[in-house]
Amino acid sequence: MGWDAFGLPAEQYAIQTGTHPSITTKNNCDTFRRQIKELGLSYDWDREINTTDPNYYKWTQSIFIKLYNTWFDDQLQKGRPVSELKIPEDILKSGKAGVRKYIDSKRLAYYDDAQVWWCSNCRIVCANEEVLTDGSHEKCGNIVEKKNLKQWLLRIPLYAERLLKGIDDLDWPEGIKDMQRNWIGRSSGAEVDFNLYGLEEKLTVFTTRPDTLFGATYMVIAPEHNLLDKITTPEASRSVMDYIKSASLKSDLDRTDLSKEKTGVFTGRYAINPVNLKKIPVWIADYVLTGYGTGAIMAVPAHDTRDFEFAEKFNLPIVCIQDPDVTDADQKKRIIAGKECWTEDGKYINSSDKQTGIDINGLNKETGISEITSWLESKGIGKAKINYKIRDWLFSRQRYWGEPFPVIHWDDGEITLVDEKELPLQLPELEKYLPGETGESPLSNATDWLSVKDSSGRTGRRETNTMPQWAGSCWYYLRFIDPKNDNQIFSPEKEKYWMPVDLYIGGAEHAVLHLLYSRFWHKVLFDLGIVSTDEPYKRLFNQGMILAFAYETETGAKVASDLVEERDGKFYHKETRDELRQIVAKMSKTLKNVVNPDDVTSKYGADSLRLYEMFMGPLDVTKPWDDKGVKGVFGFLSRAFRFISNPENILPGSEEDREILKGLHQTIKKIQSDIENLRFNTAISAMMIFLNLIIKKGKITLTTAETFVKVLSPFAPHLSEELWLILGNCSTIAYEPWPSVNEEYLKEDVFEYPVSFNGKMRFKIELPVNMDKNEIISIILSDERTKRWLGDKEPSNIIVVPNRIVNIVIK
RNA sequence: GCCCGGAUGGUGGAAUGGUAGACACGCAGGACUUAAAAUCCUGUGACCAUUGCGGUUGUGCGGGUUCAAGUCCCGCUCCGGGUACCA
Repeated sequence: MGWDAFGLPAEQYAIQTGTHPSITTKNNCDTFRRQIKELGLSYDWDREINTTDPNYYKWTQSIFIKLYNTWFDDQLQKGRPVSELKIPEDILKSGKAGVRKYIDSKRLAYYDDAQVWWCSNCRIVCANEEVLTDGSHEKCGNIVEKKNLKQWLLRIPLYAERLLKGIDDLDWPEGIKDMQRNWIGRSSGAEVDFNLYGLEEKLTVFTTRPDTLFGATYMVIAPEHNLLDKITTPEASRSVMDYIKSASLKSDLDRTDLSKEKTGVFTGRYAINPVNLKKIPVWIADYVLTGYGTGAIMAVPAHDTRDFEFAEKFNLPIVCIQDPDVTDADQKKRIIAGKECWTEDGKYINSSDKQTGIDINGLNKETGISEITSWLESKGIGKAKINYKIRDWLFSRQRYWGEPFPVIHWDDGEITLVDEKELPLQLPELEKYLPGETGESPLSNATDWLSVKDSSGRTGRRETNTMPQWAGSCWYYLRFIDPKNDNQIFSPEKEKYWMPVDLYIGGAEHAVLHLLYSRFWHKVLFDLGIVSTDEPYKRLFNQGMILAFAYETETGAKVASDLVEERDGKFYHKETRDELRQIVAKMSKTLKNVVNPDDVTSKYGADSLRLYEMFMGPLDVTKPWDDKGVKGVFGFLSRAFRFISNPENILPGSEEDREILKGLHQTIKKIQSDIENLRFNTAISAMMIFLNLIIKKGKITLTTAETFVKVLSPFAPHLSEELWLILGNCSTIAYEPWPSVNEEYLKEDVFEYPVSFNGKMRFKIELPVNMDKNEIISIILSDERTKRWLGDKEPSNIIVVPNRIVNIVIK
């Protein structure tokens, strides 16, 4: 068991109550541990770990140091120690500071400005989810703003290609693999330099469609583009400034929202389209994001929907350069006239220029892209480029309750890391968990802890940011291998024995972030020779979330469950007496619709709770909790106990009824394959079916009873142990071997064929399993019922699928 | 908006392209009981027919492929997850 116990909720609770988060964290873990033990879940408690334990986060800090001291060798596609980094001659000549800057630019972890949401009222950095759609802070209603703060970032995009390729061989749900691929977002295209009128600087854009350069009629840069100040002309300055201010209030999500109106302003500057030397305006608009590509685009409204919308709104020229592959003549006309956007393939038109000497008219997309790209490369104004959507990972938080960075900022500007031998760098005790005056982390209040002095008297400050909760959960599976090792993160021999993780069961909400971050760290550790596998999780399975009933009024207002009463199957508000709607929603404290396992356990026992969780439905589906369902499995367990524990039902001797034997072995077989496929709901229903059978039959042999209890025991261990003793055994059932299936009992002599006419089942007929097709046909054709359904018609075809179905086709 | 899931009786769900609704809850009727609870038995998608055999229809909506579609393909609707500082 591992407790991932750092993070925002514990910290917020601390701010509200003044209780130190380590105390609440400990209490919560104690409760969960007790509940888990009561349920009889077989965790290895000798391997219990907690990410907030200094003996654990010591190693989290150690991994951070390793990331900092690693660079990515593009040639080898591999992370390597910075000590192996070759410094170019000219950098060496530039002196110590230059060398340091060069190395820092290669490290997987680096320190730089990054934008965050800032609430000046609470003096706190807000999570995106804390910022409401109107741009206000959900806690205080103050309008938040974007602010640059010094942050730690990790260069995960360097591993994009490795992370992408690795996905192919994983035994994971395809949907999750797709989500990771899309998140990494590899796209190949080209970078193109545009000259700007009156400026020396060039404006570089990334485009997946360099072939459409002839259709580029304007350019757009992001409001945060670093050339913005230079590009903006004095006349346009005022409107550009106003625009930037309004854009800074929107989240990236709002900015890319296609349903919203496009916005933007002209910068006053023009650029030159390199393929035809035409003068095109440079605009600023927030639908271009600074974090993707170069933060600037060439706009081809005729062949890109976002550019098209923008051009229509601001009356910018739309030049069609592709004769579309469509049959609809009207649509073709509209597209060529620039009245409709076309993003698919077609033959180029209007795509040649005498001055530049380029001509791709008549070609198709694929050849067009390669032609233009090689032309750009030959002229030195562009190059083929692979771009990734995945961005550097912002790896620091202005919070108290997280791992401190083992980093010292010296007053002379140098940054050094704490020596590994000095780890863990422990969190200092604080009285207040609120952030400092300037937006610094709460740790800036820890004055004693904060200041450091080295042997030569140089003074410095410790890093006050802390790591995000991802840090601890990124590698916890590795610490399970050797949780008590004080000298090493784990022993390499043990790592080789255990890795990779055979089966990882986790929620689909971790589809991208946690699972991608974790894979990234693992690959770095692999490159450094610390782990022996390239991928951490061989097989992944997503369990579904358990929802619960909740209530809302006619108008949709949510009502906490303790204010609801049930009468005659309808639900009413206790105070207003209004009738309420029962809905299904995520369990939450506000709706008071959480289920406390203690209540269920005290009423129905731990086995009922276990069984119900498994019986509710497939493991991977979200489903609502319903107390009545617990009653159902409780009934099953009670019937099983009553039947098996009653000596009158257990026959002496070993001669068992054929039908019971068949049922028993069907049940074992079903449960066995269901467990392997994590389909516990159908395994339980198989047991119910068997129990119904033996109750009907009345008596079973001791062997049958024991076998049944054995297959029940992984699902309901407590009850099974007791039945095992009642049946006369003295040892525990937990170590009994799984019963084997005897196929002999499962053989069938006959099969009941469903006979259908044009796919509709009409009657059934029992026939020997090994009867050949022609014989089956002749028996069925001579059957009275067949004649009735055929009437005076002749069958045009008869399909016989052995031991499955017969279908008679009538025209 | 974008990416990924999902939708089957009153409810949770079952169904290698081959008998839709297994199993369970709920409900109805019955047995036991002075009564209730518990337990046991029977029935239970909808509609029609009912004296019985039965018939029609039905897996979110609209198309398609197939001898046969809950399942495969195309186009939608609604719900859920993620969207980089919840983890």
